Amino acid sequence: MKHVTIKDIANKLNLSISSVSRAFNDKYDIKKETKELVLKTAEEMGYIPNPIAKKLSQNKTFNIGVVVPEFINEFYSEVLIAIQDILVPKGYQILIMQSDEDPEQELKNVKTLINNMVDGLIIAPTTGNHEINMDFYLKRYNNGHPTVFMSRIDESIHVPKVLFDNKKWSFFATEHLIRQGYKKIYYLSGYKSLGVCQNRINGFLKAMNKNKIKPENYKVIETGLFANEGMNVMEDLIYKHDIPEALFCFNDWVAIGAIKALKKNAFNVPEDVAVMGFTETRMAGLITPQLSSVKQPTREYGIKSAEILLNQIENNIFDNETTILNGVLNNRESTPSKNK
Amino acid sequence: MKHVTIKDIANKLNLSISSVSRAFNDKYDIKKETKELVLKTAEEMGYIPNPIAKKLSQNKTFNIGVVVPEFINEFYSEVLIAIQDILVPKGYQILIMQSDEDPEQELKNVKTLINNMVDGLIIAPTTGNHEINMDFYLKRYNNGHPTVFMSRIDESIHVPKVLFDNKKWSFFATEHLIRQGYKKIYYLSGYKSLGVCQNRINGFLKAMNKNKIKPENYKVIETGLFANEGMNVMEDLIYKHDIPEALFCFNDWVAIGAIKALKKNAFNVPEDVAVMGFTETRMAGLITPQLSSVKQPTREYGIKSAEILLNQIENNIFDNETTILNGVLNNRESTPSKNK
DNA sequence: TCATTTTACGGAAACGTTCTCGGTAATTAT
DNA sequence: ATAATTACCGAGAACGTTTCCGTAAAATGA
Repeated sequence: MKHVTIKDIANKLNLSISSVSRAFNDKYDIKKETKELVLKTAEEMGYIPNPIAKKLSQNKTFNIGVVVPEFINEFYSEVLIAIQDILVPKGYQILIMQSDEDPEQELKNVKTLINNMVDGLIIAPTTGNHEINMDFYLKRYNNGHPTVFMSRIDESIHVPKVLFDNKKWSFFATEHLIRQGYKKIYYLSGYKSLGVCQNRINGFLKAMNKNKIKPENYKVIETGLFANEGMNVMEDLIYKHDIPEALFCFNDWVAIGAIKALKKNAFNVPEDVAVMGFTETRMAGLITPQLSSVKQPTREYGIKSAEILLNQIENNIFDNETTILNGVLNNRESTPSKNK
Repeated sequence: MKHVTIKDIANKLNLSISSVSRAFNDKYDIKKETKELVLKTAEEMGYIPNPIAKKLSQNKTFNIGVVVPEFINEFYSEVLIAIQDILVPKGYQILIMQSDEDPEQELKNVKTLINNMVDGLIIAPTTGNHEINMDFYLKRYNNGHPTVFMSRIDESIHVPKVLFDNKKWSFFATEHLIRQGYKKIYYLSGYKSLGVCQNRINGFLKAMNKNKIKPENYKVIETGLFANEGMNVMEDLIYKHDIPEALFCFNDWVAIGAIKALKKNAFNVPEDVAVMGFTETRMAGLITPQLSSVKQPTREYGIKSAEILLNQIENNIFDNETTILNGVLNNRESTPSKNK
C-alpha cells in the first residue's frame, strides 16, 4: 500500500538517489546498463513518479488553465477537445473552468488557476472589453506569464489572440440575405453589452448602409442568447404586426426560438419569413426547414490557441500575433432566393 | 518578480517559518496579535501560497478527476457543472477528461489522473461492463482510493454509484406509446455492445412482453448515437416499406434524424409515425413537432456523485451505496393519443 | 512563593523530486 | 608509463510547505 519512491529503488539497488533520478530523465551521465536496470526494477516495484514533487523541484506544473464563458453549447466543448488534442500529447494536463457568462466568476476562475500554478492560460473572456479583468490579465501577460486570448476579445488589444471576425461574417450573412432578395430584414441581436454582440450588430448595420437599405426597412432588436428569448421577441413582433421578410439571428438558438414562434402563429418559414442563424450547431442541418447559418471553425480555434501557448511556454516566443479564423456560410432551406 | 515565500515573511518579521505557517493555518498554537501581523505583512508583500508545496507536504492535491465518455452533448456538460458547483466551494479543483466513447482512452485518462495524484475520481465509463477497465478501477477502489461511478454502470457491480434506471424508463416510455394507442412500435437502439443501450432494449422488450405485443408488431433495430444514423436507418425502413406506427429512439438525436428522413419522404410526424426520444435535450421542446422524451436529472447526477466522493475523502465513509435517480417523461406533440 | 499547567514559539525533519558540484575510476592521448 | 580526458556516480542542497517535538515564558493554582 505504501507508495514506492525513487529512494526505495535506490536502496534496493545500492545506488544513489541521483542516479536513479538520472535513469528516468535520460540523457544525463548514466551508464546504459544501470539505466536499464533501474527502469526494470522500477517497473517491478510498481513505481509511479510523484508529479507533485517533480513540479515543486522544477517549478513547473505541466498544467494549462482554460477558462471559457460556458460549455453548455457545442462551441466551446469542441474548442476544448481540440485544445486537449494538442496539449495532452505534449504532456500537459488541462484544467477547465467555466465562467457562466459572468466576468466576476471569470476573474475568480483565472485567479484560482494562477494559484494552482498553471504554466499557461487560455482565456475566452465572457466579453471583450471588461476593463478590470483585462487590466489584470494584461499586467500578468506583460510580466512574462504565457497567456493566449480567444474568441470574444477586441482586436485592438495588444496580446496574442485567436479570433473570428464577427463583424465581417455578420456583414456577409446580412448581405447574403439581401442578395437572396429580402427587402426588410430584422436582426435579433444578443445582449448589446457583450462585445461579440456589438460586433455582429455593426456588421449588420454596415451591410444596411452599404446597400442603402432605408431605416424603416431594418431593425436591430436586443434579444438574448437562448431560444426562449428568440421566441418571446418574435411573439412580440407578431403581436405588433411588425413582420419582416427575413430574420437574422445572433445564434442558432435564437433562430430556432423565433421559428417556433412563427410556426405557432401560422407563419411559414421561409415562405413568409426567412431565417438565418449564426455560430452553427449540429441542429442546423436537422431541423425543418434546415437552417442557414455561419459555421465557426471550432477545432482551429483550439488548435491555434494551444500552439501559440506552447510557443510561449517552450520556446519563449511572445509574439503579439492575432490570428483571424475563417468561417463558412452555409446556405440552406431557411433562406431561399426570392429573385425571379 | 521573485516569488514571495513563507520564509521571506519569517525573515522580515524575525519569526520562525513554523510560526508563519501556523498563522495561515489557524487553530494552532499562535498568538492572536502575531497571527494578524503575519497576515497583514503577507498581504503587503504580495504573498501567494504555493499549492504545490502544500500538496507535497500534506500528500493531498485537492484535485478531483472526472472522466466522462464525451461532453459534446449537453448531458455531461450539465453534470460537470453540477459537480463543480459542489466541489469548488470546498476547495477542490476539477480535472476533466473525456474518453471519446473509447474504453482504451478512458483507461488512459484514469491513469493520467492517478499519476497526477487526484484525491478522488468520478468515473462515467463509456460502457458499463468493459472488464479490463472495471478490474483496474475496482482494485484501486478496494485499496481505499476514493472513487464514485456514474451513469453507465451495471447495477450489479459492488461500488458506490449513481445511476439512472435505463431499463425502467425505457419500459415506461414504451408503455406510454402503447397506452397512447400505437400498435406497431420500432425501437431504434444505440450500439448493442454498449451496456446502456442493452438496458434500454431490455426495457423496450419488457413492455412488449407485458403487453403481449406480437413479434411481428415490434422490432429492435441497431442504430447508433447520432442523427445521421437515425436518418439512415429510417431511410432504409422507408425503402423497404416497413413503416411502424411509432418509433422509440435511443436519444433525441436519433429521433431527430429519423424525423428528418420521414419528413423528407413525405411522411407526417406524428400523424403517420409518432416519435419518442430519450435523454432529453434543449431541442426537444423547440423542434416541430415538439419531441416527447425522457428527461434525465443531470444536476442530481453531479451533485450526488460529488457528495458521495466528499464523504469518502473527508469522512472516510466508504459505503457501496447505489443511488438511483428518477427521470421525467415529457409527453409532447410527437406522441399524441390515438385513442378515441 | 513555588510548583504546575498553559501558551506561544523555534528547530528541524519530512514530503519526493531535480540538479549542481565534486570525485573517482576508466579510458584515451602523449 | 604518465598525463589528460571522459564516463559514471554520490553527496547534498534546493523547491515551499506542514507538523512533530521541545522549551522558555507566562499564567494559574495552592
